[in-house]
Order: sequence, then structure tokens, then C-alpha cells
Amino acid sequence: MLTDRQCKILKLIVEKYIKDPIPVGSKTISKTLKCSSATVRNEMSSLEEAGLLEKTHTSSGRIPSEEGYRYYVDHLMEPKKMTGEDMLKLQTVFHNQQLALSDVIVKSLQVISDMTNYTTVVLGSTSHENLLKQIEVVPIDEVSMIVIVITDRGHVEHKNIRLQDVSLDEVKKTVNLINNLIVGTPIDEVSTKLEYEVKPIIGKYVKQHEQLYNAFYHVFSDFTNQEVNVVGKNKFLTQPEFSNVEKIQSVFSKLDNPELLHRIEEDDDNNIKVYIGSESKIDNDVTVIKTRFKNGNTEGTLAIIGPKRMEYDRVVSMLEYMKENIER
Amino acid sequence: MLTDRQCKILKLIVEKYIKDPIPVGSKTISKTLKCSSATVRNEMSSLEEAGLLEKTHTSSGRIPSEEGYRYYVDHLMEPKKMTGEDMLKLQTVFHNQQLALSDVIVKSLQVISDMTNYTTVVLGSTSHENLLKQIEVVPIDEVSMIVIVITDRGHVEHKNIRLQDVSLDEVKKTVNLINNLIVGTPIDEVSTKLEYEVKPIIGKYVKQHEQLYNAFYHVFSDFTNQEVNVVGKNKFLTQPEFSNVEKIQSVFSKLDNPELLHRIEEDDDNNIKVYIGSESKIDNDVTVIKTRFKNGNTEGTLAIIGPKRMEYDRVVSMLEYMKENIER
DNA sequence: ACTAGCACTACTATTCTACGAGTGCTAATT
DNA sequence: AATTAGCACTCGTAGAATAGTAGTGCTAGT
Repeated sequence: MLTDRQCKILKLIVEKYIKDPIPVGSKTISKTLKCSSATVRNEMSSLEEAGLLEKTHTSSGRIPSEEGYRYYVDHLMEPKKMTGEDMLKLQTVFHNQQLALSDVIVKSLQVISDMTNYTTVVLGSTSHENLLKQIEVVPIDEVSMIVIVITDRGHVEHKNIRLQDVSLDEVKKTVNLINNLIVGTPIDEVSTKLEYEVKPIIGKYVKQHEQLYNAFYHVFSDFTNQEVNVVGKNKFLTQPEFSNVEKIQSVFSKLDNPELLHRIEEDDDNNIKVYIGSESKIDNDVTVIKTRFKNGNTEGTLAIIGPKRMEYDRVVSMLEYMKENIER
Repeated sequence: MLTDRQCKILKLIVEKYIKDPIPVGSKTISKTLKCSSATVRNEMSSLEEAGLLEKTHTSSGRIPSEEGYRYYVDHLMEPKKMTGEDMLKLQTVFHNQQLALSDVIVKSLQVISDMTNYTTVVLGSTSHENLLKQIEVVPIDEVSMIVIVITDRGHVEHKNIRLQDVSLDEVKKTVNLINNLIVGTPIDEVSTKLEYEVKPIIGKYVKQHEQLYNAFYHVFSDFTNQEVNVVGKNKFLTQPEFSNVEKIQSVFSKLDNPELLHRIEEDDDNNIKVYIGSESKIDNDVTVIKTRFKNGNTEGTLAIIGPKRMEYDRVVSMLEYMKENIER
């Protein structure tokens, strides 16, 4: 257990280091705290022993360890009230009645990314919760046509397909069949249903049924399981701890990997959660702050990704504000 | 006019420097050429005077200037036959009959980006050539619905809109109106037509006609003028001349800017064109190699973007190969 | 016209120095 | 017993000096 003074020191170090990423020395702390630098040094070395602080070399100041940030977030951080200016910027987006909720979310995350200089992410709901609502087919020329798939939650995807020697009429019949038989099925079960319920029927009266079946089969099996929206990836380029190209390369490849980002919503906690460094399961040098949201049938996860040295208080209150606004 | 030997020297320097980005000295050249390093030095200084070579400092070897690359591309470069391996990789994509052409293009550009380590770009045809083919509306819940816009070239976009107190019936009538009156119009003229031909009519029998009109108006005015697809942006991170973060930031912001990329197809030359450094109008440190393509009603521009120190011969022949394959 | 030779230049790598911001420890003070 | 002053020590950084080297331009001779 930490003494009161140790807490104060840890808090000061974390906050100082977040503001300016250079190791913090005992003298700096002793200025704010009413005790000598020697005392601070003693406390610091206890904190280091407790695994909350680290040194960059034998005679350097201290920086917070992953556990140090963790302790700060769990016990020391005070929620920071959002500035009126920040709120205003977001309100102008939220009050736009024209926009659909999903667009509002993306727009406001853009705003947040610009305000904070961190990367933001929206993860849509998973496909096994998405039900097929409708499909549409629009012929473009003799051989190609566009298939549009719409889910009950308003997720839309389209795909260009090519069919040789299949009459438009046959396609339309198949589409009707799908719209009658399969609508309401979870997206990731559609392929199976297609095989057992639609294939036998079209097999009877469509000449090129194999081709037609395959085309539709691909449309559904390629349906992205997860809507992922990453905003402000380039913000990482402005963070001093990501100033070397290899680090950037590694982080970018991770942000480009939807499956990996998906891990953010693995826990099904609805509250705001903070994952620091290795806890994030994304990259040891980033922090992920996330929350789930739900409004009617739009639901998903919001996340802000930045360096471990993140303005935790500010980001948490912003996410809280976002969640509140989305949910009503 | 350059002598035969000067050409040889320039060619050697460019190709050497492309392989390995360190300034090339006279000794290296004299090994390949049958003359002394002193002679080479004299020729080099003529080439420098002609603006084709540069020095990084007084006593360094030479590197090609922008004009040097230009001269190399225009006069010295010999088309490089593609390796069987490279061709094979692309053929597997091209021979996939299932995929629509536009998907084939994107997939093969991915392959090219991986083979070359450069960034690739597809620019779709401009919207003023795109005609409205059809619109579809799918209601999601009481207030929101999805509008899907399809053009004659198979470009699809959708938008989520919200309407208060508008009956589905009224929406459907409006959609029919649009599908009857406006289909066939170039996309960027749709807004105008909407105002003069549709607005007066719905004004008569739809209660919330203002709202409805505005919604559709926005759908069309937001329609992206240009389909832009950038593949392998991260490849820039592997290029030695882009190893500092500021440079990367600047290039990425440019690659993220569709209007800027649009400049690539400003010229209406159908052949392969090479724009080096400042000629690219994108960034002084990149080279853009581009060509237009056309197959039926799918048309657009392909481009490969990399450092000025690009494997010109290889990239040109790849683009040629792509263009050929797409066009038949 | 070419080239051998040489003086010269500027980058690179290494070493040395001095400095300073920090530490840990000990002994004195409260 | 807790705090603090004091001091020796460590390590990183910045700058200067050094030597080496890969290149140049120029001159004079082939």
C-alpha cells in the first residue's frame, strides 16, 4: 500500500511526464511538495521497488512504468472537466439533425482526434448480430451487375459480380427467392441457408445455377464481419515516442489490421476501460481507452488510441461525453 | 547535346544510385567504362554543368538531379522485360473470372505494390462522366433510411438519412419520381435537376417536402466526385529517403488528399507518363508514373508513386502490362 | 584527347573533455 | 524515527580535436 505522500509523488511524476516526455527528477518534485529532494529520492526509490517507476539509466530521473500508469488511472487520476470550447466543437456535430447517428459518430471522432492528437476508432457491431434485411441487384451491362446487401442495422455493402449466359430474369428470380427465404437471417448464417434452401430451388429452373449460386455465395462470405473505422492514424506521427520509422511501421500495420483492432471489444464491459501498453493486446507502446455504446439498433465500440503517455483524464471525460451524447 | 560517353556515364550513375542511394564516384564508373577516373570526372562535371547531376557536398560523388532522371527516362532507359515470376503473380489475379474488373484492378495493384514496394493508386472516372443509373431506398427504422445511388459505370454510394414525420409512401413516391425523371443525368447535374424538376412536384403533395428535398439534395451533393483508391501507402516507410517523420507526415497528408491525387489525371494522355519530383505536382520528392485505361465503361487512371529514385524501367513495364491486361 | 598525380575538401568515426542533471548513501539534524 | 544536508558517483549530452577516407578539381605530361 502506498502512503499518501507516495501517491502525491507518483501523481506528480505521471502528470509531469505526460505533459513533457523527459524523466522527472527529485528536485522538480520537491519544489511542489513541502520536503527536500533527498526525501523525495527515498520515496522514489520505494516507488521504483514497487514497480511503479522506472529509470532510463542509472542516474536519470524517473518515468512511470506500465504499472505506474495503471495505478495512476485506477487511484490517482481525477476526472477532468471538459473545456467549454471542446464541448462546443462536439455539440455542433451532435446537433446536426440531418446526419444519421453513424455519421455523427465518425464526424465527432474526427473532431476528437484533431483536438487530442490521438487516433480514434469505431468498431461496428459484429456480423453475427447483423440480420440480412434486403438485397438488391442492379445490372450494369451484359455480364456484370451490382449486388447490394443491406442489414437490419443499416450496414450496406455492395459487390460487383460477373455472370456469363445468365438472363436478367433468372437473376431477379433468385434475388426474390433470397429476399423471401433468407431475410432476417444473421449474416454469417446466410451462406449455409443459401446452400440448403436456395441452391436446390434455383438448381431446378436456372440454367447456369452453379455460377449464380457461387456469385451470391461469395457476396455473403466476403461480407466484412466487422465495420472498422480508424480516424487520424497519422496523429501517431506527431507523438515523440513514435518518431522512428520502424516503430511507426509497426503501429501502422497494427492499425491496418481489422482483426487485431477487433480485440478491443473482446471484453463485454459497457463502461469506459483503459488498457495500457501490453494490456491493450494491440501494441506494447500504446494505450487504448474504449467504451461500448448503444442507441436503438446502432451499437458498437468507440476507442481512442495513443501513446502510453496519454492525457488519460482528458480522454476519459471526452469518451464519457461521447457515450452520453450517443446514447440519447 | 550529350556525347555517347556522357550518356553512358549518366545511365550508369542513375542506375547505380537507384540500386543503392549513395553518391556515385568517378572511380566506380571508370571500372565499367574503358577510361580513367580523371576522364570520367571531366565528363561528370560537364554533366553537372548541364544540370543533369548534382553533388551533395563539394567533394562527394554525384547523384542524378531531377533533370538527370528526366533525361534518363526520356532517352537512356531501356524497357525491362518483366520476370516470369512477376507476370505469374499478376496473371493469377487477372484470370479470376469471378471478380469484376474494378476488383481485379485493385487486387493487382496490391500485388504490384508488394512486388515493388511503391504505393499504387487507382482513380476512377470523374463524376461528370458518371450518369445516374438508379437510386434505391431501404427503410431501417421509423426515422432513418438508407439511400443507395448507383451510376451507369457501377459506382455505388450509400448514405444514411433521417426524416421526421415523413411517411414511407411519400419517400417511395419521391424515389420513383427521381428514377423516372433524373436517371441518365450526369451525377454533378443531378442537384440542379432535383431543384427544378423534382422539388416543384413533391412540393405539392408531400407534407415535409423541404426536409425530403434537403435529404436527397445532400445525398447527391456529397457524392464523391472521384473514386480514389490508394494501396500500400506504408511502403513509403521502407524507402530510405523517407526515413524522417516530418517527410513521412508531409507525404501521407498528400496521399490522403483525393483532390491533390486528382492532379495525376489532369493531362488526358492515354500513354504511360512519368512525372518526376516537382513535375508530379504532388510532392517534390516523389515520382508518379501513370497511365489511363479503358475497358467498356470502366475507365480511369492507374498510378505508381514512389521516391524519385524509382526503378523506372521495371515500373513502366509493369504498368504497360497492367494496361494491356485491363484493356482486353 | 586522355590520364597520372597531387593538393584539397568535406563527411565520418573515434576519442577526449567538460558539464550537468540526476542518483544513492551517510551522517547530522529535527 | 523521520527528515535533510552533503558528497561521491554515474551517465548522457554536447563540443572539440583527430585521423581516415572517398571523393573532387586542376595541372602537366603522355
